[in-house]
Amino acid sequence: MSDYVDTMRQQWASIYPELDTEAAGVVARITRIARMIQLRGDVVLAEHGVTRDEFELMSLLARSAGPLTPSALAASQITSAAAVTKRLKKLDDAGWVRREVNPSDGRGALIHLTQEGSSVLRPIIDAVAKFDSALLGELTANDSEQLANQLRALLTSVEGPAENA
Amino acid sequence: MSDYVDTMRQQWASIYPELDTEAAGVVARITRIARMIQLRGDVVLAEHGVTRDEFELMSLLARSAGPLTPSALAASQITSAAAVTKRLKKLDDAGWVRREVNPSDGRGALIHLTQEGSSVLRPIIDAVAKFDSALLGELTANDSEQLANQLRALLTSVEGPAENA
DNA sequence: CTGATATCAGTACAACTGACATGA
DNA sequence: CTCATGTCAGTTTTACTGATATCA
Repeated sequence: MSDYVDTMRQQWASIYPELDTEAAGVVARITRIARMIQLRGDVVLAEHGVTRDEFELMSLLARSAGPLTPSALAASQITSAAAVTKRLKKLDDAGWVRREVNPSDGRGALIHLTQEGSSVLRPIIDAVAKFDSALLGELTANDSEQLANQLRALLTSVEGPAENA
Repeated sequence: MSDYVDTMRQQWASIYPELDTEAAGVVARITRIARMIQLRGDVVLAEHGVTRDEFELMSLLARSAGPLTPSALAASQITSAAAVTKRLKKLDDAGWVRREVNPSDGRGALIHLTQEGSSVLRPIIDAVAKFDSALLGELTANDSEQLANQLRALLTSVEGPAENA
């Protein structure tokens, strides 16, 4: 059974035999799988009335012990501070998050989920977990664990060990 | 050694113990790795004066035996026909691809790389292959093969076996 | 005629850049 | 004063929607 990337590598091999495509194949699979996950996952999220960015931002707040600064949110989502500001404005208007002034640093803001935001988020988390499980359903538990281990090594190598937040 | 996703799963476990995050962890790693790959890879491509879309479209033409239709390009890139039209216009203006009328179907177009496009592309392919290898450098050859096998299974499950083109 | 192909105009969305106000 | 934080306006980029011309 061959997939899109096997076909790609065979095509390269036939016209450019000296090219090493092993690593490129792994990279291509990861990016292509990510693209499919995104497209399908966005449908699930849209059914619940949120975008992916909103979901991830709210999830981050939900699983954190306390409120987070916009800087922390930006770092975690690997995006700019300005982008976070825009997302926060939308979520604030919806009443799902609130800004507070950081008592220990007047410049800074602290963002926390509201009760309503938490209520909205809860069923979405379950729906996404279900979606993710279904997506990986074909893999056995053992394969899933091996895959997780290898992806952990790769992620650590790509962005370094976790800085908590 | 724990990564971003391990931290995420620990956080979920502490506030929402009944949630199964194994599959979500794999999905999160894939999407996060893909994001990092994209960000870093875009830098490499920008140094060579092309965008990712342009590179992928030209690569697809380069490794195909003959010219391709816009429909085939759209399917391969998992995007709309209109988006392909815009990319083709830009590449055509640059002189890197050309449109021909499909002799066997007057509606259709056939796109092929020009000599210049091929010359521009060649060093970029090598640069990207080098980048990909460096990215996976930490993994041993054996790990890389196992990872490839598991991602193949996952990609096939997510989008089905390869339709050639 | 129906359905598919490719293109284009208009629209909408999302992120970035640079500037700015605030406070450590 | 210098540096960091968060916000905003303006710009740019990108893709989507719907309409259109063409042809199997």
